Amino acid sequence: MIYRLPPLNALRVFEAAARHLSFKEAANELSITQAAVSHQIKSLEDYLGVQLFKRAGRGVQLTEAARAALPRLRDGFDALAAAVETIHVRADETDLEITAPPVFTARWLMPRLADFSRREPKIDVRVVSSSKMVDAGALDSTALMVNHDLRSDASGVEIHLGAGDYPGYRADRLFGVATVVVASPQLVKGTPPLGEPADLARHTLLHDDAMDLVAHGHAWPKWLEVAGVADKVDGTRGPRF
DNA sequence: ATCCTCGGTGGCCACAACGT
DNA sequence: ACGTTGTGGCCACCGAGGAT
Repeated sequence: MIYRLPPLNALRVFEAAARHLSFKEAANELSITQAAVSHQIKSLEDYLGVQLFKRAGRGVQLTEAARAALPRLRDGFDALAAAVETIHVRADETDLEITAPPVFTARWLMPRLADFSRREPKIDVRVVSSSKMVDAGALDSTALMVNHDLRSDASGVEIHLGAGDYPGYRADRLFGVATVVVASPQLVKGTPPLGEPADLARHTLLHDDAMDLVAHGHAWPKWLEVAGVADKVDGTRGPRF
């Protein structure tokens, strides 16, 4: 939309002069000279082709045209002021950057973001996918942990696979992770069928570093211990990823 | 009636921003 | 570099109103 408007400064001067009913007072308010006010009003009247003030001796009076236009002009300036204030507030708003593993982002975070944005519309959320892991210090639980970086000015939350305390961070447990064995012995030609947990002794064990971290160390030995075959199967052998 | 003060007007100029 | 345009200051002037 194209707005056909006179110079906004002339409108601003007109509003001040109309409010004070004095060019001099308007000039004082706007920190310009009275002559400048007179020029602005004159240029506005020339632009509009309408007289805005009745010059009657000392002082000025609004014409009917000016009196009719003034309320809507003030509404317009109020709207402009509100819009500028909105820009300032918007600039002061805090962005929130969430760093999280891709799987966590897709399955847990994204379904909840829409609701969060509805409740906190002023917070601009940015999601950064990251697969980096956090080395656990004192491991005390199997969990996904939220780390609030308390050591920087960044408004950010990092979500990592990990457990325990991290110096300089605050960590909150979101939920635990269940470890499930996935085996496909038929894919390896010549290997016997997999029937009992102890049969894993004749198969290659694949290690996922992420799962090992979640499991407080190596996931396979823990699973084999729960299955009661830790003494029959070496859970540390096999390639790592 | 005269003088003074106040406030608006108009001409002129300087300056900055912008387009050519 | 030059011209145009917008903005605003300076200054002289004018008219109205109040004081004497």
